[in-house]
Amino acid sequence: MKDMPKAYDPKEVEAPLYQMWMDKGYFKPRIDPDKTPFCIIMPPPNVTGELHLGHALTATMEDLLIRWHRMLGDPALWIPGVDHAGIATQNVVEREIAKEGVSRHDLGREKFVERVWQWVGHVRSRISVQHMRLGVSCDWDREVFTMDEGPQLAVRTTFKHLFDDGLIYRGERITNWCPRCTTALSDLEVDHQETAGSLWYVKYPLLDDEGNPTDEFIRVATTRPETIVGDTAVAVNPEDDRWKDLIGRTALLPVIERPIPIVGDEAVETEFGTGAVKVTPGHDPTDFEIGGRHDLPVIVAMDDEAKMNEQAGPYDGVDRFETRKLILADLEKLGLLEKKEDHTSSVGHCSRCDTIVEPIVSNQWFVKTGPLAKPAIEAVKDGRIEITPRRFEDVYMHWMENIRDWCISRQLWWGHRIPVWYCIADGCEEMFASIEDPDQCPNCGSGEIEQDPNVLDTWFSSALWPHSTLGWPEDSEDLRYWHPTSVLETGYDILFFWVARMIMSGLYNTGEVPFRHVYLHGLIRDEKGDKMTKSRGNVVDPLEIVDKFGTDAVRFTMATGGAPGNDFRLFDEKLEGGRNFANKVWNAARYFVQSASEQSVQLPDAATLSSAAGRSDWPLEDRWIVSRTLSVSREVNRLLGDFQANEAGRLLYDFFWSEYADWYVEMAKVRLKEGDTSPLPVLAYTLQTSLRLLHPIMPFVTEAIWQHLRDHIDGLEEALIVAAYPTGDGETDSDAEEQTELVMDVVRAIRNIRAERGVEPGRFIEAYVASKSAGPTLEGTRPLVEALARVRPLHLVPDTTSAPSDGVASAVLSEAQVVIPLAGLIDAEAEREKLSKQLAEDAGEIKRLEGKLANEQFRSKAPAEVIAKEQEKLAAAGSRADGLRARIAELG
RNA sequence: GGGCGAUUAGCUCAGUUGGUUAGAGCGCAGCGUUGACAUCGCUGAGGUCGUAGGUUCAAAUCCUACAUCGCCCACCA
Repeated sequence: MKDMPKAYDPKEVEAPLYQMWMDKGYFKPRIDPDKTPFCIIMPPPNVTGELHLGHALTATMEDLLIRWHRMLGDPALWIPGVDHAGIATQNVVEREIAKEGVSRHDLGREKFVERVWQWVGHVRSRISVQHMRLGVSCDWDREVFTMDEGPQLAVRTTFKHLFDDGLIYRGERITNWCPRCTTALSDLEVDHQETAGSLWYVKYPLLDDEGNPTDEFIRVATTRPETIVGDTAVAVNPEDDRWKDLIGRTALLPVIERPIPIVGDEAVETEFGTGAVKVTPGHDPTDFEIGGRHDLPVIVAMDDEAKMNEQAGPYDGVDRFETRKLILADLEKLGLLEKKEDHTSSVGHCSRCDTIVEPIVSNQWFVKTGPLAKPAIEAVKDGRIEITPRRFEDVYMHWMENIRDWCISRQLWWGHRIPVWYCIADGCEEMFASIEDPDQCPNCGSGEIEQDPNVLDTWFSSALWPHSTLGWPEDSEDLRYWHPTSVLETGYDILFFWVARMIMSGLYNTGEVPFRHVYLHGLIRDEKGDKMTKSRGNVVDPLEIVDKFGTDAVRFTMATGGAPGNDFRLFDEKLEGGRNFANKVWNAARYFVQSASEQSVQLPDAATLSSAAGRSDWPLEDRWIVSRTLSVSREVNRLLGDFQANEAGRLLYDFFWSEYADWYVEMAKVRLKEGDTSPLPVLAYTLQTSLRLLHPIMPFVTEAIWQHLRDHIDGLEEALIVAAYPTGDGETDSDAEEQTELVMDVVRAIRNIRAERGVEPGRFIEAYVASKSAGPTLEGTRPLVEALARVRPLHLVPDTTSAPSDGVASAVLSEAQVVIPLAGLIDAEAEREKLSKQLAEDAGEIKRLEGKLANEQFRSKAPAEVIAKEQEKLAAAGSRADGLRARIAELG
């Protein structure tokens, strides 16, 4: 506790501090009816494996908000959770057992699901450890799994309500089918990829009225000849002069030799292909609709692995792509393949396994989304839910307004089983939904009932997350207090998958919005800007960079890496910046601890601190840093409230490093080196305020320092995690800020001359600083200028007449002039050149400003304060120019 | 086919209600180490804010086109 090592070592402090926070129960909020709760439900990571950087970003942003609110005194609840991730997890476990040479069918449903549960147990603990390493201050006792009893009940209750309300239905519809996962998918689970392919022109012979062959043909164009076997019509646009006379006639399907009608349908584009399209209602969404309009039969010609079935005649049992080759060859032989063109089209791939999706008609369950979408649209429109960045509201609206029914059944084994039972007793065909497992048919009383074998889309349970984690469907105290939750924070890539559906089901189940704010963060990419994916092999384990740079470095980099909602690239150089900052904070604190030595420093009293008048007799630099601390505190709160963590982080970085460490601490040293301990209270004040401000972003280094500081500063709370967050209440002091800026400018000007003239760094030099207006300020800070610029003696004079003019270097500020005798180092010509260059710049500036101020339009239309500002700038530039001219004249 | 985002210093990025001479980190150049920090300090170089118009007293910021890159949505076989 006594010694602070020279370099901040995250490994030393992180684990014990996290343990301490847990042991003290700081992550667990108390319900306080008099306070405004702040609640975030963590997006549950999939139990498919490890966390990735996206999760680290989520954890960082949410923990930042939670810690901020906790310090503000709000009851702050953060519920962690894990998602069973139906299809994804099933795939992962299938791959696992495949290593043992076993398929899920070998095991059977029950055994397989057992294996998945084993996997879940293993992965969950790994995920928790990763989260803890990131410093998340969530309430671990409330961790929820989507397959837990509570969420199970919520799922069944929701299903039952929707079912009874007629908002869930079952039907033979065309859906996206993954032949590898052998399940239906929702539209969102299909990735469309532009793929180069071919467009084949095929001739279908026409039959006459008696059904006899003719020598006429109708020519169709298709990208998928293998589906010819499922054709049940040819469609043409009824306006198309080339073809419209054929409507009502019959064509003969090649190879299969099935007569099919020619129908007229508006959906057919006359521009594309031949203007005639083969209609395959069983294997194409558009064709399914055309089929519906013309009452065409639906032929499904493939099995669930996309091999052709008995409907495909000669191709029975053959894979779909093999069939394509065979059928093309057959058409060629028959002389019916007219030509082939290159054609790129977008081909759907399974988002889980990348297999080409097959549209297939099958019996699936759907949520009727229209009635649910309406209130969800309203909630965003009327501002009950705000989405940040704002542009995503439009994206949300567009999707919602064009929403299509949601296919929720999956032919999987892992997931929430659909709570629907069928009576298989003779003569009874009852189908019913139930929350509890039923033991008999409510219609006929028979015990011969079977549950639907399918499971629900994973996102069905995720959609209930904000209320199901708080106890719904029970009317729990948690639900009443914490719901609606405050912020839903996640990546913009799951706006539709998750956010939109939570809003719909939240409103449906609870009548309330599930959350007030949606904050969507960007995606983390690698150094080249590529998305991190397993197949690219550029995935980074968060623990890897946490081990290398420390959690705070990772969090700082995540929080400040980019603007809200924008993607950003992550690489080591950025993380080094974060690590260096943590080290900087550590060392600045270390300096304070050393300076305070054995004594425990008393912070300035609150009343004095908060009033500028109360501070008026303090040294200028003390007044300055306190004023700056107040404005920075205010600004940080404002930015965090606007979800601009990036700007808040940058502001704190600049404030702490440039203003506190580089300037204030260096100024404080001037007194401290004389044995004057008067800066200690202000050092203590600024340091501990900075730590409070920084804690939500960098919890470990700040808490570690805090625990050291408690021995050196009086009255600090027992732990920073529960200390009060500074809000910047108190008067700032613009006079002190301006005067300090002047002092810093003078110091910089002298340093600049020294560097340019090659004066040895250690050497003290004589300098003249001339100023009428700033005389008293400079007099009051004489020791600072002397020490920081290494000047001795320092002559403070009203004007430069008393300064030497030969062999001097000079700098001209608007309020002061610096003259440094450096005989021997000065080239008069170079000096004149330098000053003239500056004068030219100032002259340009003056000209610009004068023009602007002379402009009648500007004077009449611009706000007074803008005009005043421009006048000030002009005065400053004028004053600089006068000074420069005088200096140049003195050079002779 | 619609929509969105990006385009600012060599690199990575900020710049959120239009108003300083456009900023930071890294990199680069020069100088510097007997106690906070070389994971550092000091000084400096470096940008006509993608292009072309427009609105305005005032544009990196608002509008319109265009270009390049990326993403999302969409049933053109």
